[in-house]
Amino acid sequence: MPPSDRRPLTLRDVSEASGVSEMTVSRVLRNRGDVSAATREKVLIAAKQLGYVPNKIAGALASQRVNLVAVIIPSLGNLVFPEVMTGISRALEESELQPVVGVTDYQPDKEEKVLYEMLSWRPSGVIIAGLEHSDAARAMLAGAGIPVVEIMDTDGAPIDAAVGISHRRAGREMAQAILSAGYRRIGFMGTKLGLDHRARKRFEGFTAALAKGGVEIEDQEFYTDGSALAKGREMTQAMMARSPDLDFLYYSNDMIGAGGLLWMKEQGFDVPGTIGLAGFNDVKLLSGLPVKLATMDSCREEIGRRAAEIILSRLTNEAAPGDTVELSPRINPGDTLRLT
Amino acid sequence: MPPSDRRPLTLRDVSEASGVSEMTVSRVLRNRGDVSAATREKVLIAAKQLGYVPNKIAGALASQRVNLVAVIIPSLGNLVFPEVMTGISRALEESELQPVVGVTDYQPDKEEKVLYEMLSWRPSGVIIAGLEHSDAARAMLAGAGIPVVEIMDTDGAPIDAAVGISHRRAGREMAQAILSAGYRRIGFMGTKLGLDHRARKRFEGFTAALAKGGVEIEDQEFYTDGSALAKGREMTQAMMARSPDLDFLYYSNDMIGAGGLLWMKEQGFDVPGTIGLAGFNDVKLLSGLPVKLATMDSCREEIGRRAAEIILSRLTNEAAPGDTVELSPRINPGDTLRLT
DNA sequence: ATGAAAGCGCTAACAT
DNA sequence: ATGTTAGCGCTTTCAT
Repeated sequence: MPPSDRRPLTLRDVSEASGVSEMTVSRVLRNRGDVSAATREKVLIAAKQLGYVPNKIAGALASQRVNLVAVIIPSLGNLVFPEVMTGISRALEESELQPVVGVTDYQPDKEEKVLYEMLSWRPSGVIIAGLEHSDAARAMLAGAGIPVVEIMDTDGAPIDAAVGISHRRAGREMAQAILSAGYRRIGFMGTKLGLDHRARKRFEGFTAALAKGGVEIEDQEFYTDGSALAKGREMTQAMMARSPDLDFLYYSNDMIGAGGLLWMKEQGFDVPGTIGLAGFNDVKLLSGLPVKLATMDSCREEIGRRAAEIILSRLTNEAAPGDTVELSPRINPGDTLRLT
Repeated sequence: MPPSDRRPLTLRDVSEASGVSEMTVSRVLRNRGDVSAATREKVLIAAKQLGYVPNKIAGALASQRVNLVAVIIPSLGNLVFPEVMTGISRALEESELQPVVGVTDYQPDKEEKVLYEMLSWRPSGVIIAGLEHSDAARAMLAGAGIPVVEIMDTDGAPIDAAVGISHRRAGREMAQAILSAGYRRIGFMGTKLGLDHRARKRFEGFTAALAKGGVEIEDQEFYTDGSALAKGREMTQAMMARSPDLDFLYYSNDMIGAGGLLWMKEQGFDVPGTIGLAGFNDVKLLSGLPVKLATMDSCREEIGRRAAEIILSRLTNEAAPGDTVELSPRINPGDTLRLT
């Protein structure tokens, strides 16, 4: 290994070291065009022993192609988004494309900023969580001239394509399952619904379906931050103190549901006999709990995979834009929802 | 909004629309150099209403600066790395720099590939988990001519700088705490130690300290995949069936420890009276459990923050390279370790 | 199968 | 305060 110069190596260095033109070196390094086995060998050896690392900045500028897919999500601490990422990565693995993540913390202004940053790298496509964006963000996405897939949610009109589930329907179906299991006095706990549009839509679907069954939510409580498991405990305890007659608790996510469930079991409640519980997401993490919480699969990995596949197909074929893929989440009754 | 052309907008478009030279447009958009308020205004208006998004590819090539920090970590599903990311993001927030994540899945060959990919974008710095890398990876890092901070671990020689904790010491200190609390018949459960070097080092420190106290591990079990909580349950149950005399269980992470703890409580074990438990990481997620597992803080967010700060200072001052920052994790006895 | 020339969209450096 | 010129390190295109 030569003493590391300050200047990074260029194609020219490899060209000189191997006695082959820059152009041919470039061809070898990208496996494009015909190159004789002999020169190929020479170049590869020279590149390797110089420790040459191509400059994608220059390559991208020259070729006008950037093999990056911008993935814009609200959070990484959430368990659900890492799984979406897994789906995306798997789908992209075989291709040239690479995902790059940006995080918005559920804040529209941050989403706008992150989107702007990412678009300025001229990615080949965008996968972005949710259907709700600021006007500026929508304009950027619409004007970027690249495939855009909005994920997680299908309740609304996508800019280009969408893959997700209907959260309104998810809430509705859970309400129906609860009603037909005979529960009637229902409490709800969840995150503050302001910025989490999907949680809000579930709640709307839930209350609408209850209303159709002549039932109203008896008690509800919202939280903003803190450990979800702990919040679930606290809120559940408070709610049961306030409204001891409740016979079902619907949580906007599995973590707070699990917190509530643990508290219930400790207190000796008869679950799901006298009171039932349900969450949302079907997070694998919790599969080690003594009792399994009723929940609904949010199809996270499949959403990621399908979204990436749409990007890929848009980039090769001229697959028609405008398609929405709505996946169907299943209720998983676990041990906390009476069966009918 | 004009009909979206296929061709993305360039500085030239803004220049023409505003009647100002490209160079001045560039200055306005970057807030550099002196520009009169009047022209500034003109440019900003033109740019906004065209919907111009700068091309960072071109900018980076021209300026030879890329305001990206490559962050290379083993996994995102782990809870610990998202927290490291939080620390990094916070520290970088005020600066021009932006983190970009690459994931290795704990595989050296994938690490090498990801590193190569990231370096080919010529980032301003690298933050990479662990001190163990393939020769090729080490060579790339050493030769990249940019600040490199290896994080999480300080048991070894860094390429450039390092921020982390000594996992050997962590294991040792936990062993000492366990011994001085009077426990003697100790079982260990953890991930297969092959590729998780930090877990291995904790184990080594742990057994070494036990040996110094004349104690040997009585039983041990390793797992590879699956839900950690569930694995913790299963392994604990199996181990207690096999070795009912154990009076302490040390887990290589909090999640399997929590699984074990839940099982123990269900079975009615007297924890920490007849048997103690401890994990590692101090993950906040678990703070809603009925009983708090003894654990040790792995200083994740601070590690991220300090690493990012080192990159920043290297980029401005010529802060001396070669420094290792060793943080001191504290034992948090929770409710599952007798106090002395 | 290989090479030469032109230029991708910006910014550094130097005018003015 | 603003403009002009010359590249950044590659790849495209066209020769040979």
